[in-house]
Amino acid sequence: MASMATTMKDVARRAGVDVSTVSLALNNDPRIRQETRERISKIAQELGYRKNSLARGLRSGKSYTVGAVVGFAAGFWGEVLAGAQSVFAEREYHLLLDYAPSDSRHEEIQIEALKSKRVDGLLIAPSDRNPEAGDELPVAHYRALKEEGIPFVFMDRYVPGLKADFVVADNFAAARTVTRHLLRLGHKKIAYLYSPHRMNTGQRERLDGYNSVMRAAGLTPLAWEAIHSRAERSQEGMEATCELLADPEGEGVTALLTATDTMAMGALRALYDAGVKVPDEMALASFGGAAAAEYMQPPLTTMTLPMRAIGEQAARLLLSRIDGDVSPNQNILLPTELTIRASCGASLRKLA
Amino acid sequence: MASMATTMKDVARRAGVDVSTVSLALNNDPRIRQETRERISKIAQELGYRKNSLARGLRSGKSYTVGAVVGFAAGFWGEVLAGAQSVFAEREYHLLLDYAPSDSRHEEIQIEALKSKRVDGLLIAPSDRNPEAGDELPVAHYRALKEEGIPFVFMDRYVPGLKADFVVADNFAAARTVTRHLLRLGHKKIAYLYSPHRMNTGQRERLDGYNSVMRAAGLTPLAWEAIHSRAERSQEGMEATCELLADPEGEGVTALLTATDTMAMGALRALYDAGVKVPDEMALASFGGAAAAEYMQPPLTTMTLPMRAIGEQAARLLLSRIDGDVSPNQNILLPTELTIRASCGASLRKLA
DNA sequence: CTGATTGACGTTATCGCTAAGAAAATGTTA
DNA sequence: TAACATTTTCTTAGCGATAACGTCAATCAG
Repeated sequence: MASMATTMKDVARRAGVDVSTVSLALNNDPRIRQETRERISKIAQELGYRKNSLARGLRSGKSYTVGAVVGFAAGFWGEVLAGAQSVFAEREYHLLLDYAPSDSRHEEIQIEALKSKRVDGLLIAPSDRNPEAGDELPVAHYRALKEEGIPFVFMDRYVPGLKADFVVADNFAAARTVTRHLLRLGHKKIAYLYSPHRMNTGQRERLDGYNSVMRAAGLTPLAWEAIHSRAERSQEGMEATCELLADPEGEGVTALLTATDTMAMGALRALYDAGVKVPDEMALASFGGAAAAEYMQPPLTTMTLPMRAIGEQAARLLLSRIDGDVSPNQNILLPTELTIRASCGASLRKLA
Repeated sequence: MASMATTMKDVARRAGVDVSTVSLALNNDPRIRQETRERISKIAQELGYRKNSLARGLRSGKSYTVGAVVGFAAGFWGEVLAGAQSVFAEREYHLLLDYAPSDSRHEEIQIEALKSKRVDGLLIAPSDRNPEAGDELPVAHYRALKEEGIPFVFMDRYVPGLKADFVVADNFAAARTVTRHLLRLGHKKIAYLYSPHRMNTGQRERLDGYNSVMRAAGLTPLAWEAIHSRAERSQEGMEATCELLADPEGEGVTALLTATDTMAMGALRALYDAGVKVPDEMALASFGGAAAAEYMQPPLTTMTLPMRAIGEQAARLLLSRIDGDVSPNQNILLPTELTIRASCGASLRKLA
């Protein structure tokens, strides 16, 4: 039988003090004498007292709960959330999870629901923007959050034109690094594979980084679009690669840089099926951090994204905002790391 | 400026009625006249009223929140949680996320914290048991949950000897299916690769299924243990495969079945490095559903686990318990699917 | 025309906890 | 020891919502 949970009242009665005393004692308020505090804690423990976060939240205006609105990609967001969760756990904060499909309408609904749950803050991965579908970025409702005084931090991407905190990987630098790496290996004709739908700031900056390095090197960028918007990323990568190989524009390409490592997996399959040897005839590199990338054949060179760190830092930043930090917006760019594996091979000289 | 959020009081004042009337109206109580209800709803909307779940929860004893305690493996649990979340979203329930490292002590702490948040129920992936570390299954605190009347549903695995709801893949049948598949292809010496530490009921049943089919076929099972307990699963799979290849016991093995697809990825790498051709010289199969498995070279044959369905069903079952369903415990076994890919190859006849 | 019934809201009393200020209890100083 | 300063605990008031009951007009039976 579900016997009523013990409350402060029970503890107070048993200890012969008032509930407010119990409250103060259990919250380690210095006004309560050490001795009393210990006695009360002991009794609370004996009775199996557990604080009621709902009541506490109602009274104090804090729920010790933070909403997270992220996309579906299980692996990536799983890591990010694990990072965030580890930080929140230390402070007895909890994550209220919401997976949002990549459209802003849904995102708005989720955020509304989370507000209703009175979250103290939000971690948000702003939805991808699909220009074809006329997706507008829902800047308005982020502004509403600000007005309501609910702090939020963007993760992995941000919203252009909106002053807000965000923690992202330095995608621009990452793209430059990996592109330069390919150049250094002797590649001249490097194609960049990406999805024009579901673009976000991260994707945008990778593309920009690639373009900038290519142009600086006096080379023509070849940004190749995967246009099968309904497919999975790996599927897209595969199809786009097939098309690139069949297209005259693809002639002479010796290196393929893909927007994500899932795309790279698809590309790898397409190359294999087409009999193109990786890395000898085609180098392959990407962005990501999926564990599986290491076990591909050949293992994939990637710009490893600091997934856990994104979650951790975003959580820390959000906590500081919740604690009342009103310093200017922080835009944190986390460094990425070039993880060189066999898919890029060695220098191209032997091919020359 | 964070203007105080509007409450029922505000709506009531504006509508010229009492707050309780607003409450009833907004909860669609038949006692309120249609006309009044509509007027109130309209005003609530205008004022941007949003119910305070904390207050509602405190008063009504329900938080419309469910705790989820799962392991770290981002991909698998990400899918499961996405499934659960999609079901909960329909009912305005939210998931309070807790990642628990695989030991029961932590799990207990997490559950305590979630109880404090007054979750209406729990989805739990009971921690793996590590016999070496003397891990006891924390049956006691599951019993405590029962006594406190907090419904919970196990996902993906269960706790032997504890009467409770659970939703798992039919691992025994899965193992039998894939083992039979290998036998049908002509393999006689099939090794099963698994981690003896972090065993759980799912792992146990896969092993049992494999053993049973082998014995029924008059063959000797070869269960090969990956003993590097600190490593990642893929790493383990790689090392264990190396050891198997080097060991006299491994002589003549033509098929390798691994406990998870991440292990299979490691195994594949080990086989490649050893110059063993997959599937021609060694067939490879596993359990899982990682998207990457399809993009391995060769693509991996797996028993695909119904990850999303596990989450969905568990969520539905939990909701029915929360709604007061007291029917006997449900132990749901979800079917798995044999996904045949190239890593198993065709019949072995050509090798004979 | 009176008393009973009903519909449609209003009153009241919490839910469990915490923030302030009041009140004891204790200690300190002249 | 009176008078004041300090600790330590208690009293009082809600936070925003809901459940159980109360009220009051309007309707209805007889």
